[in-house]
Amino acid sequence: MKRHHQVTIIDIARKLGISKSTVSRALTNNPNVNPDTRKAVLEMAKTLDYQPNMLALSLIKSETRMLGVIIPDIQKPFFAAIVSGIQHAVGRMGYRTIIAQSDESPQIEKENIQALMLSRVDGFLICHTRDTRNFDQIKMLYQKGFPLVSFARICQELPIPKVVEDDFNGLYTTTQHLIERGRRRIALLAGPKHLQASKLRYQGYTTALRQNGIAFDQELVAHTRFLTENVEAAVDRWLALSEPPDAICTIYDAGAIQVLQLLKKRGIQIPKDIAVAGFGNDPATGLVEPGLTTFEQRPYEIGLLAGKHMLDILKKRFTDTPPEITISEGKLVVRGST
Amino acid sequence: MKRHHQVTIIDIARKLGISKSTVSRALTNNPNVNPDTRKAVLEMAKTLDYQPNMLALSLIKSETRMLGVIIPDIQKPFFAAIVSGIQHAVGRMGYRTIIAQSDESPQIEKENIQALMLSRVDGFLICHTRDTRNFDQIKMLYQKGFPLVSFARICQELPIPKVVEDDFNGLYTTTQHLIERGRRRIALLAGPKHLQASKLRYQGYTTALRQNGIAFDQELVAHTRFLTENVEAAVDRWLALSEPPDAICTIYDAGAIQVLQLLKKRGIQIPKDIAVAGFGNDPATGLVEPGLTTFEQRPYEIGLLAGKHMLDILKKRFTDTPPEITISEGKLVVRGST
DNA sequence: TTGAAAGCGTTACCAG
DNA sequence: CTGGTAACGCTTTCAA
Repeated sequence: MKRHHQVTIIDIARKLGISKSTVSRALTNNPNVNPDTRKAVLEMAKTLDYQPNMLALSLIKSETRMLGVIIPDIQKPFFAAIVSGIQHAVGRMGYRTIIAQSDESPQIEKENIQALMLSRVDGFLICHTRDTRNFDQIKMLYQKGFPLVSFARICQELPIPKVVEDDFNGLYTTTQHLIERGRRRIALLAGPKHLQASKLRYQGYTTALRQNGIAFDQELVAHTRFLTENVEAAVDRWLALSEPPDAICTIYDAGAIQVLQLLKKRGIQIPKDIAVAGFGNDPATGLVEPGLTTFEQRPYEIGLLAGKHMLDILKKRFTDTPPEITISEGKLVVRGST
Repeated sequence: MKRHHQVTIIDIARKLGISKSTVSRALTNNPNVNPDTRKAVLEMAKTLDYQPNMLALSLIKSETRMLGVIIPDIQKPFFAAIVSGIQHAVGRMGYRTIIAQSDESPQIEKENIQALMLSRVDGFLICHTRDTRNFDQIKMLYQKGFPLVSFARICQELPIPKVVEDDFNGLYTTTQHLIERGRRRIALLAGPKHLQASKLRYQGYTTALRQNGIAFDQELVAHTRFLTENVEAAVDRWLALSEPPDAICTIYDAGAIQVLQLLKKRGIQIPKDIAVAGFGNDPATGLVEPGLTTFEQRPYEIGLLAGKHMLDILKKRFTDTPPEITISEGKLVVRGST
């Protein structure tokens, strides 16, 4: 099955004995074309099954109608939902998305940015890896004038639109809820200290404690890199405490689920002995037993918002709209674990 | 932040007072270039931060190094894992993937194929919607000579590489397992009759029954469109039977999970009263209680295989390798539900 | 070893 | 209303 010669406007022109300029005009609805000529062109185009070559068009317009989306891992439901939201938002305006996974590696993230830049995407929507601390690449994109949107794990150092989760409020609300349930020794399974989202959630937690006159106990906080080893170590440490926690609050659902399973394996009653709460309302939180109380996030909406921001930039390209930071609001979903 | 003028080889040529031909040669490692000239060009390229324009290159070579991936829904863990596998397989060879979701709509699937064809992707990896019965679009791609790989929900009517799940064997093994557990009234929650995967799984089920001398009972089979309504109706119907099933086997995990929850809500003991089994080993199956016995599939591997097939076609473009159908083998994962 | 020019498929401008 | 030609950025002959 050999690839056919692609039909071009020149083929149409030749068949019709007219110039390619006229064919082009007819095809692009340019008014300066004799109706009969246009009709003939359109018919011939159909007959020959003509397909315009977007590559040539892109070359002229310096516009590919492709957006680069860089995420750590498409297999995480959170990111998959965001991607879906982005696609549905920008798809309506005829933009396609090239998805690149960084696999949580700053190095791969860098390579992806390079490659997509060479592919001449019209803009980037980026969620950094949990370990990205050097933002030179995205800054380089910014300097080159690429439309940029940062989401979830954002780059704070650039005045670009950002869409984030309801970080502070989420942990504040969840902690408050646990306190209302009578818990006083509330542990926190946190994330890397350098991540903005992680910082804000941590602050939500400490703020709730402070406002309720509960002393902050450094021993009850564990900073993780979102790895299973970290969770296990934290739980072990907490349970060995002379005064173990009566609640464990986490800043991410996968961690909460793991905590839940570790506690159950040790025969600890949930929520009687220890209450557990997550963050995100990941599909899995409704399936475990007891159901996990968690602060709902809407990743699909985050994607939608990020996509809309991108369309805004793309539309009024060179105007400087004040870059806003959009928070996708969430709400507490109370289940059996608290 | 205005987009800079893109640096081209002409800029380099002008700065150096040489022709763009020479610059091109130097940049492409063409041997016919004076080493000194090359060095100067390379340095200048670096100084000016020259980025080759892939668009121009693509136009010349009629090759974009982009692959179109069409899936029903990226938010399903199964498809997300496949996408990940595809990307990791083809990424090594410098191919990028444009992901398009059909949202299970044959119409959108068609539009996506059209759009990606216009974008001049180098090939397509396609998983059809559950409702796709008309394969004109993919046949059109085939006729135009596009490299094609079909996976999971395949098009059987074309001699192209296909990668599928372990359909027959999966349901055969699972049914066999239930029989060994002493079950005799085994219900089947099946899929649409026109889907090849659905057919094969159904056959695996009936074959196992027959080989064990268990009479096939039409009443114990429910064909679904993978919708929650369908599952609820099926369970209701089965429970109302004068002789209800003692096991429910499903051809997809989401269905099994729903069955599990419906039965539990009705106070039915699992697996004592009714055993339940799924297909896929979706991450969620390990989280519900009791854990769901399910036939493990490796969607990531399916993606990897599909990607490799595509690379094969792309390499030896116009040779006709016999199109094979690859089965990604699975194995039974026994948990509490049986 | 280098330069000039053609060509990839289109659009857009300028004459006619 | 139509045709010719330049231009988009690059590679690839063909001459020199």
